[in-house]
Amino acid sequence: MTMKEIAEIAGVSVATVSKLLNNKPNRISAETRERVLKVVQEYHYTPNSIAKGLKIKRTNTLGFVLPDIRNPYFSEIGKGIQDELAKHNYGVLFCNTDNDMKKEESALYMLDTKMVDGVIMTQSRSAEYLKNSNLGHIPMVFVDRVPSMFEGIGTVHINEKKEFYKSTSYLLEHDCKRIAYISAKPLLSNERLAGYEEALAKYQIPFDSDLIYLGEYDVETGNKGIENIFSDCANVDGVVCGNDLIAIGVLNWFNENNIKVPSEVKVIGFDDIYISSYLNPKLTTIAQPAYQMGAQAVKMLLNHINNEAPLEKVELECTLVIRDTV
Amino acid sequence: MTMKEIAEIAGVSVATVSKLLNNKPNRISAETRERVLKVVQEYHYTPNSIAKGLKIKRTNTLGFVLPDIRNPYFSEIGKGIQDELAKHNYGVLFCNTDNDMKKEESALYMLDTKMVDGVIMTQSRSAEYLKNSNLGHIPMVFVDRVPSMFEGIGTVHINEKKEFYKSTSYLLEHDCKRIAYISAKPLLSNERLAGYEEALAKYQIPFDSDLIYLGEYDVETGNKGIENIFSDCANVDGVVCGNDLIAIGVLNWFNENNIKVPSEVKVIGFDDIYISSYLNPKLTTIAQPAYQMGAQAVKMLLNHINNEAPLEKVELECTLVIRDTV
DNA sequence: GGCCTTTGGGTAAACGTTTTCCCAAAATGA
DNA sequence: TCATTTTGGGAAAACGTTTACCCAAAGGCC
Repeated sequence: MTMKEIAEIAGVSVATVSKLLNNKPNRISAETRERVLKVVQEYHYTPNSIAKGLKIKRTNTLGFVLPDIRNPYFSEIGKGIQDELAKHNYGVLFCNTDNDMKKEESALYMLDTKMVDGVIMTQSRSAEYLKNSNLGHIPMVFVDRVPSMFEGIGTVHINEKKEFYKSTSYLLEHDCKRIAYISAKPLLSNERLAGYEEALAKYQIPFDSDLIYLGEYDVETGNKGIENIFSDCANVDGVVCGNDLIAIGVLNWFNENNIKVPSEVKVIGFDDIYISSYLNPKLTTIAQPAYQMGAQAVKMLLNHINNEAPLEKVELECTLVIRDTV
Repeated sequence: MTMKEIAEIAGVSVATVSKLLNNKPNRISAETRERVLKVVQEYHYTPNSIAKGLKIKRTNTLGFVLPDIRNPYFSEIGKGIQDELAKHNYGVLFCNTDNDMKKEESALYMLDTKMVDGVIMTQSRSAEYLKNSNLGHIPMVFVDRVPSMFEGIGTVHINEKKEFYKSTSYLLEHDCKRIAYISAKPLLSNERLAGYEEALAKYQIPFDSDLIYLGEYDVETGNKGIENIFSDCANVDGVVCGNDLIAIGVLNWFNENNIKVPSEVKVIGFDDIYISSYLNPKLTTIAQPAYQMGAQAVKMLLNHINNEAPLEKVELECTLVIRDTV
């Protein structure tokens, strides 16, 4: 069923149908309106938004580029995006990159060909590509990681340095003296590590590179990291983790090695993913407002698309969630 | 940059460019080919697949309708879908329904307007809508839940009855006599519960409805369910959970109430989500091949779209993962 | 009655592709 | 040399919308 057919059946022109369905400022008599609407209903007419998109150059679709949807942090962001988008009749194309630059580039290319109205990016590795290919015309907001090198993009982020200062300090306040730091290798500058260092400095504890392990943001990194660190020096009494997944790995290793948390060693995570409150022991962590970050990114993008509002840079606050690991 | 502009710059017709870029069986001289390709590269031409889609009636996009992306089981399926799709240059629109029929219907409507080439559905509540609105033309495969009432759709599913027979039997083999069953209210017939009952019958253990709790597929249900059951009868020595999330809730409640797993009571989950192997104690469960289910659904859909292969119904096998809760 | 305004629509050109024909020139064959 | 085939490529319609104009009829006003 096309609009043309509907028009013929209702005995009007396609222009009339189009204007009616999009309620454009146009005068249409009550009878005509009803007649057309009845035909639309009866034949289950579904507008073709591909054709529409071609004409109006808007697809009502956004792209979401992320490393891996299985990471609870990103699915939380994704849920925020979708819920917000559903309110506005928008769709969203998910693109997993597995932190692979090539995949990220082809995702971006695909989104471009599909004429999305905007894209939400996390953890970009393709700064070069973004600059060279002329993707500049498509509105972007970065959530989570903020590439400083771009102008004209929006960002929704947290103050990583501040938050890790917070998490490290919390351990320090609870009498930890030798605090390990296990996280992922940074893409850009290591703000997180800087926060850790700053907290240490404040308590006049010397920085010790033996206490640092950098891998990925996953459970395995936690497992391997803590094993690594303990094999060198066993007197660790606190662990700052780059995210909750890492913390889970750490907790797991402690459990298998009969090291008691929090009595012998304290652990703090980051993100506060869903599962963290159900672990045993329950994970103390810094809650990142992932859901809101997703929703916020959408709001900014839509506001920019519809009202030409400039894309801002917004910083969100995290909160300490006190549970049982410190 | 449009194809027309490229054609003009290269001094050929759009037809030539189109045929070249889609490498259609058409004779193009080496010189022309190179000349056009150079222009394409130089100007970073990106084909507009919206326009293409309008013309060829294919969008290279699939829809994925699911309850909630934050459920690890569904993100696992989603990852399988995406990885498989990425190989074929397809995109996928994610639609969360929150198990709400209205949301599901509007998701389906949106996918229809967006002219997706097919959709992958989980847990449909809108059988009526599917029948009435003329969505019949769009290829569908259901994964996870199989609505028996439809013809002409594909399915990728497991044998729920068999698998729950398996999980219950495993508890029975480990000397459990009073086994609770905590799961979600079924949309269709309760195959899972039937498997549980059958296993009980085989061991000549009477079915006791006090041992059954039906809620949602989430942690809270596990928590509340086991509390509920224990308030009535405390002599439960095994728990069959409808999924791992529920099992996590159960484990959590046992932990808070100082009931030892597996010595006092044994617990078995279902799904084998990522986190299950990192719990404390590690969860014994039945692993559902979620990733493959997603990938398989894509393969079927694509094979149907490209080669007109009929949509089949495939049943996948689950495997028991023995860990520490029984 | 003549003129102007409103009302209720219609025409047709775009949007950026694909694809069915079509055709000129060159090559081939006899 | 002439007819036929091959080679390389172009014209234009179509896909299903939107929208800038256009216009006839009816009503209002004097």
